[in-house]
Amino acid sequence: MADLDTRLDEMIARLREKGYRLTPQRLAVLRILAASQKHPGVEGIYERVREDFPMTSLATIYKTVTLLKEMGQVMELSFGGMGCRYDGRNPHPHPHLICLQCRNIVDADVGDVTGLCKEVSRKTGYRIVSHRLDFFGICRECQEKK
Amino acid sequence: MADLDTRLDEMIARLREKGYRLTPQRLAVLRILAASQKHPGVEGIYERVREDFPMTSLATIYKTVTLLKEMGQVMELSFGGMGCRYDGRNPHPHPHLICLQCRNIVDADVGDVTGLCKEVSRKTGYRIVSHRLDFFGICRECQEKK
DNA sequence: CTTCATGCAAAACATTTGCAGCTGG
DNA sequence: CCAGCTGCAAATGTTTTGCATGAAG
Repeated sequence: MADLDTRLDEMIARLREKGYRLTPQRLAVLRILAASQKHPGVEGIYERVREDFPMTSLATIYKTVTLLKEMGQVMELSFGGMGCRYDGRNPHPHPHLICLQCRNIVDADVGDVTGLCKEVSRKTGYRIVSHRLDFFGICRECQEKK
Repeated sequence: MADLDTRLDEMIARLREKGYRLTPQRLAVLRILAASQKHPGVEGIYERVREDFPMTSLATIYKTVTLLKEMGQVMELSFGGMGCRYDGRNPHPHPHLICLQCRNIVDADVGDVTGLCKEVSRKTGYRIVSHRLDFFGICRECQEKK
């Protein structure tokens, strides 16, 4: 849990640093984003926050997530057809594995792409800021269900 | 132009094969998707189709693009904040370069990722169906403008 | 002729925004 | 206190859908 706490602490520190307030709703969102392996979407965060704070509005979730995104403390993953999903545990580019059946998203620990970034930059003249590498497929559980 | 024509012919053949009709509007959409390097969005396709067929509706563009996507004849690229963009010239996974300033999208010819796919598959047990590799940055022109 | 496709308008979502009142620091 | 947050509701933007009419094969 140390990792998770340091992530949470980091997020809180970054908020404070910029003079943003730490409301109970915000803290609840931070907690979820700092801890969740499941790359939740806004709706998912909303439901979980409402377990503790039933009057929380969806707009607040959006505002908080957007704020964190702009501060570089969460990474947004957008997919056609569904709302965006968020990774607060590791807000830097890294590969993801998406199951097309159960829609779960997990981190994929394969060699990173920084080498490729450099190659692309050199070949094209672009200044590469970020990247995204996602694999789509069927997870083991869903293969067995079939 | 041979390439483009074969892409167009391929798309037409696939439509016919499945018993879909080839209307003027559809043909116009196919032409744009088969030829465009710019990875247009629905709105862009709409505007260009309307130059030739001013009564075409947006719904028709959506329906045609969705149909082609389901047939695997166009690849959809979704990004947070903007509508999806489409690649009809090469509907198979391949890396893209996105300029964060001018929003242009071009193909990036870097070594492909099939090796990584196999590695991921072996390590995780997922059956990998597809993938996505995108680089975000600032293109040469936009760097100079700054 | 017989589907299937089109265009229109309405609906369905996802996300953002304006604003009055509340509250963290 | 009081700037910044919240909740609500309305606005926005995108994509989908239902249905009557029209056209492809």
